[in-house]
Amino acid sequence: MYALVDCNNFFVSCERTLDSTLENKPVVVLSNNDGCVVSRSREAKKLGIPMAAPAFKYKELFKQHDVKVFSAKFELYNFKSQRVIEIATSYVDKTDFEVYSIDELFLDLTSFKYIDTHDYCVNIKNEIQDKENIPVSIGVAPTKTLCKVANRIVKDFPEKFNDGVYILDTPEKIEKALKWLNIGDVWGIGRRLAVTMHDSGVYKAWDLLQKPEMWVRKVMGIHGVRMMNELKGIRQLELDTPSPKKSIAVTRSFMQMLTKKDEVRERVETFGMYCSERLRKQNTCCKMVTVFVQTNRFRKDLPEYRNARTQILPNPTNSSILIGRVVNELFESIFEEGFHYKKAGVIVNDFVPEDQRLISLFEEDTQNQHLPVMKAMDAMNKKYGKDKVRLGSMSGQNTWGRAQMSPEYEAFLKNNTLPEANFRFH
DNA sequence: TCTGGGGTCCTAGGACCC
DNA sequence: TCTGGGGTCCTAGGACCC
Repeated sequence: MYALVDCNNFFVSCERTLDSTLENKPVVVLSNNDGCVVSRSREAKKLGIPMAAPAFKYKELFKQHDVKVFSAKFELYNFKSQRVIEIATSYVDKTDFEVYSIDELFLDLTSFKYIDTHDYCVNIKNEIQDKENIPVSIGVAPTKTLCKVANRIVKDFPEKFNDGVYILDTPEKIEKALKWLNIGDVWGIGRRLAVTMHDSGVYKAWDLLQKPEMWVRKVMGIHGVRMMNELKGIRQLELDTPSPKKSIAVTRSFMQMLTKKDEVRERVETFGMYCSERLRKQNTCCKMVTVFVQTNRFRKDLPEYRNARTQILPNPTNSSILIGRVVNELFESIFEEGFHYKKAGVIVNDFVPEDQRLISLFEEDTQNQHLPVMKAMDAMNKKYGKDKVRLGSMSGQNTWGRAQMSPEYEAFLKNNTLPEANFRFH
């Protein structure tokens, strides 16, 4: 059996650990720029605030019902997430788990044949509650997809399963659950597929199992067949061991729309720098860089424009300078004057480990010259705080010799304590 | 005025190979 | 008249997840 440990409205629960007066009150947490609602307490859900609701549309409702509204604090959520993971994983052998997202993890209970699964899970839940003050729900079932169903049942019937644990194991229980669960709430069925399902008379998870496998294969691809089996209790999805990322994206909406080219450029260059930092953190280089820009798609009164372009690099790199240069070229090729830009981003992918780079015979490769100074920058930012040391705007000339550093960094250079860095910036 | 930010996987189709 | 068959790799786009 697998167990899915899922934190209840996680971001809100994290806020409540800081301020206990928020208990039993409607609370929501907003996304970046306070754009939309990304976490809602049970009380807030009851008021009819949907997931991903744009905050501005609900301002009145918030005021009317005295909803406590918070901007996201991701450092806090990541910290609490680690603590919850540590506790939950201490209950299984060292690799018998999968951290699925910031607020959920699967545990493999297969090796515990002689314990009472229910009591064991209640202990997990209680320890997380007592030590971290984070409420969790635990769904237990033979497959990951059914764990999701079991978890859903705990959350939807809190009075019935007030110890926070539900075990979905017998065929009878499974049949009953699947006849209750709407098809759109099955793990792997999104908005699009839900519509297709309804059009074909599939309303409950159970209805899907009555369809011929060929039909499911055609409509949903290989996913669908796996899903059918998983719902029947036949295991198709194993627990994934953590693997290095395959792509890194830094994208943001802007608080205000930007029209000046240099303002948008400054944003995408910064995004490129963050991508580079994250590449270096996992000791990989990327072979592809994508830049995109877009206007506000909700503003029908303004002309719409969106564009993206990808560059394959001659040599893999994670240097902020080299990536910045490519970002700048791509940006130049897609930016159009006369639009109100709302969002932009940089995506890097196609990674190779830092020490296994294959170098083009024909292109100059300066990655290794950049690396020490980049690592030094990272070390300083870790010590003194995010963005204390950064590249100045590369201003289209992209000669890194002219890169400017922050005043803090220049002061630091004067003290002459930068290890391994033999570069001069001025 | 104000509408998130990450990720993954699969498929279809084209180019190319023998 | 008849015009192969089986691969791989790459990319764009679409679906999903939290």
